[in-house]
Amino acid sequence: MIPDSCDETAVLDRAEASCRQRGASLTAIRREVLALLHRAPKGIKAYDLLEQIRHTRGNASPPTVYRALDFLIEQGLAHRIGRMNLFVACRHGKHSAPSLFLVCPKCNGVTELEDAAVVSSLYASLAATGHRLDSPEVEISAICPQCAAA
Amino acid sequence: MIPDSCDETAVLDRAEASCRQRGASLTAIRREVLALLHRAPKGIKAYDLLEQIRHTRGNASPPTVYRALDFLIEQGLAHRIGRMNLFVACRHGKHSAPSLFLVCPKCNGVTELEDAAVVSSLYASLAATGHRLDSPEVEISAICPQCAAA
DNA sequence: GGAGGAAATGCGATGTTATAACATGGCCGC
DNA sequence: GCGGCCATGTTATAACATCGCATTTCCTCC
Repeated sequence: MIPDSCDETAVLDRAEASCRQRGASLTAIRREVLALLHRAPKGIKAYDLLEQIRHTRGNASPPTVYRALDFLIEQGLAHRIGRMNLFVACRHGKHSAPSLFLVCPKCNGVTELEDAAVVSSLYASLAATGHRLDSPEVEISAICPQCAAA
Repeated sequence: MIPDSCDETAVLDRAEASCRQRGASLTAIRREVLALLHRAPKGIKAYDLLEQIRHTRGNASPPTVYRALDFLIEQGLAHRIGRMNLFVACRHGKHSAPSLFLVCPKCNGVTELEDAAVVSSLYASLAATGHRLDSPEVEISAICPQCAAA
């Protein structure tokens, strides 16, 4: 589980560039939080994140983490998984369409996928009732292959 | 929004019967909570529910409500909406297939629908990644027609 | 009817997640 | 320098959910 630091740096640098493009800045704190998210193999809880970030910033408090998370989500660099209060880094460079998040309730694993067929039938169904998709994130509770095997 | 008490009683009685069938019992507290859920036009929060139930049971505490909710959800009589910490009564007599929950983030309105096309394409997508749908509840954040108009 | 046991409830405390409110610090253009 | 702006620090608290244990209720078997 030791990250390839070269890859990580590259990812963070790309994130920084994309923020800058939008007039936002990926500050040190935000970058650290994003790095922690990327290192986590699964969804991670805000307070676990807090604990981890205290290793480098002893004075971090809940708002420190939540503000960084809000920023990252706003910038499309991270996602919030509502049901389980989990946060994950976005593994996609860019979202052309809404994503489906398969959240495993056993292990907190999050799989992000874009499936045009599902999304288009979803749109049709929504349109039929006059609704409009609000968030590009659709969350689905599904047992992952590993947990299903166990 | 004043409920038709005759309908309400009928709904509750049916719920009670279906519990009994499964060897569970819809006690007074659970019945009251279910009634409150049915009266609510939208998703309702646990602590709002608590406040309401204190009108008739002054001594109710958080566990009172959460226990009743857990029971109702277990029995398929209610659903939890994860993102917003909302609870809603299930308006369907019986679920033959997973339901989609359209949750409006503006007004907390919850629309429950069963759409075979979406569900089947969803299943196909899940199968492709080796996942298995865990919960019969798929939650989607979507602006409702009323809020979209406003 | 009474003993035993399972399920439900009462009750207080606690754990967990998230935000409010206000102060401070640093940067930049003027 | 000073005024505005964004980010951060700091303290407190709001909002959501569960634990643990005592007590009651209700059922069932004798």
